[in-house]
Amino acid sequence: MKKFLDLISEEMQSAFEAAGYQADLGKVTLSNRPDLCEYQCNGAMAGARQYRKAPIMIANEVAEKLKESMVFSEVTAVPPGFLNLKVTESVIKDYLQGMCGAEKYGLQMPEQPKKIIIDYGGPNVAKSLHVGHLRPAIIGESIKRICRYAGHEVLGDIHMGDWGLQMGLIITELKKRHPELPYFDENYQGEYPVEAPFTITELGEIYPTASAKSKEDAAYKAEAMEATHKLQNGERGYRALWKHIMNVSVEDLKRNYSNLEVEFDLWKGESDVQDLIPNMVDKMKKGGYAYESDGALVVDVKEETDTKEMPPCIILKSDGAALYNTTDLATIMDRMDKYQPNKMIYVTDKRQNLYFEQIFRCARKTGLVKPETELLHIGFGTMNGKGGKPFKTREGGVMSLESLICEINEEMYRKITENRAMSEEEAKEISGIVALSAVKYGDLSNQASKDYIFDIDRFTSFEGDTGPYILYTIVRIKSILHKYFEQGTGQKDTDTAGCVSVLKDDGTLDPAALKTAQSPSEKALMLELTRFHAMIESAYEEAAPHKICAYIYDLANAFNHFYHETKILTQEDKVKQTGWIALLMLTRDVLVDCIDLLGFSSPEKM
RNA sequence: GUGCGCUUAGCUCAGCUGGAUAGAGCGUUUGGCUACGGACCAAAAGGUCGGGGGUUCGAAUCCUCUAGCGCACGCCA
Repeated sequence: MKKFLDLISEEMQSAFEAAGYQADLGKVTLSNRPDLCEYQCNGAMAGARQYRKAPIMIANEVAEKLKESMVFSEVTAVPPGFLNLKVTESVIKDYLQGMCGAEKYGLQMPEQPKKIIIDYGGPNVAKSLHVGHLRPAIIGESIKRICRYAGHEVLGDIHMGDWGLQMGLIITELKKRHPELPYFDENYQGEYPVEAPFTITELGEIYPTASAKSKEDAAYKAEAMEATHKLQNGERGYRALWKHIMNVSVEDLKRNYSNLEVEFDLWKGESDVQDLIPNMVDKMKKGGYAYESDGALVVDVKEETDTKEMPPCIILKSDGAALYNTTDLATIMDRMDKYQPNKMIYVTDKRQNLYFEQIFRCARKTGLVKPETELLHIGFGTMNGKGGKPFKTREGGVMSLESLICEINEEMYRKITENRAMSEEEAKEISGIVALSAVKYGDLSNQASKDYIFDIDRFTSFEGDTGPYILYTIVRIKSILHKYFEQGTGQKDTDTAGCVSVLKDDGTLDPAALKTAQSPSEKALMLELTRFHAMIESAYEEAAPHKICAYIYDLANAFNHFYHETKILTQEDKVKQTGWIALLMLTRDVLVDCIDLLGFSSPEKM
């Protein structure tokens, strides 16, 4: 389906043309004076200079051409040259009926779907997740879902840090504690145990311990580096231990991310591309891109148009070792080879902006990607505590993700049990769902690139622009619909107007049930619904989940306003009633789809 | 030093890519519960959009200068 604004713009454009003006002046936009009109067109003012005419004269001429319009019920030219517009109820009704009957409400699918890989998450294996992992997970997941909804083929890659010094540290610490294990016996020839010699809880403790020791004890650190080196060179026992660490850790990561309703299609890590590095480096050298500078191997990524300093991209450190750059470039190469994506999106802290610019330039210059392959870095801002300082525990340490989520769940549990009596089990389940909406909506309703203040009290509030408020609205609609269908009014029921069932025989919403708006608040709700397509398109193009938040907040408000003045279940005119029920169903479905794009869901009651 | 970003109501944030009287939420003040879920709704007060200059019929939005804050700038990720 065409976007609603495009549809009504066409009517306006042909009026401009009919009046003897350039058609493209007839662009219609949402009104910024809702007290005066629903939509407006400013084309008369834009064209005034070109046609050497007073804007108001042009506006009057165009308005004259729209007198008989089936689209606009009101067209008034207002000085200095605004065209104030109202659309007819029937145009809205027809449009919504079209939405009801179509997949994704008739959202236009791309002619050539893109293959997109989104790299987000980026946890380090064997370190527990902390609050810093929250934003990439939430934002990345939402962008992934938006891209997919917009009709593209999307793969989310967690891209774990699983090959660095932390592995050597863990192995070293493990060796100190259990030197008797076969992994440390160089002469051991047999099979290694299937069972890991540690649990996730132990692993969670081993890393911080080892990390602390290495900072104080140079010999310990040297040992860890040595272990890292041995692991990377393929020492058999260390590789076996590494696999244990990976298995235990990945299982834990999956559990944690799944609690956040975050799912990855690819569980790739740095280790997956290590074997590709020598070849890649070789090609960069042979291609004349990489050269030695201060002992390190670098690729220049300066461009003539640069107004800033652009340091070269380091490929190998002066000791010959690979670093994050190397792995990231090898990953790009690997992805091109295995998946041929049209686009790669990285969701990381915005402070890495320069870094990614170097990587992208390097990948282009050395031909790792095609000229038309899009590489995009979406940098997000810092999540701060209430005072505007980085988010910390009361003691000033880094807060684990689990304890943060736990805290919010408890707060939500308290609120929910306060308001409604239900079983403990049910209350726990519901508070989990609502708490997630609070956290995600709280994050996503801000522009990703900006720092924001994480305020538990505000986010978990049921009032105002919050996740729980959106869920409350959805649950309220569900409740009314539930009652309606339970009463049996939803079954085939006829009056003088004929068949007025809301549902078709297959149980889906019958678009014909929707009627023209009877009141301003009903029309306002319907107009909100027509905005859906343009909103999704812009959320996709700008990778901007906050636009979805803003939209559903408006939509929820429009619904609550309508709800407040309309008695639905007691309405005796069945044609009216089924029309409203259909409108409620459409509103509910749109809201539910939208919160799914944000990465959370709604309960049946709360 | 170079570059990037931010600055909008007491607080937290929008602002549809240049339009009319700059919008929400929280907080404050006021009104509405025999309730299709009041966890809501309605209304009021609150702003020289950091500051100056410019472009334009028209600027929070574009250009320029400037202040304050934050961030990044070769072997960390």
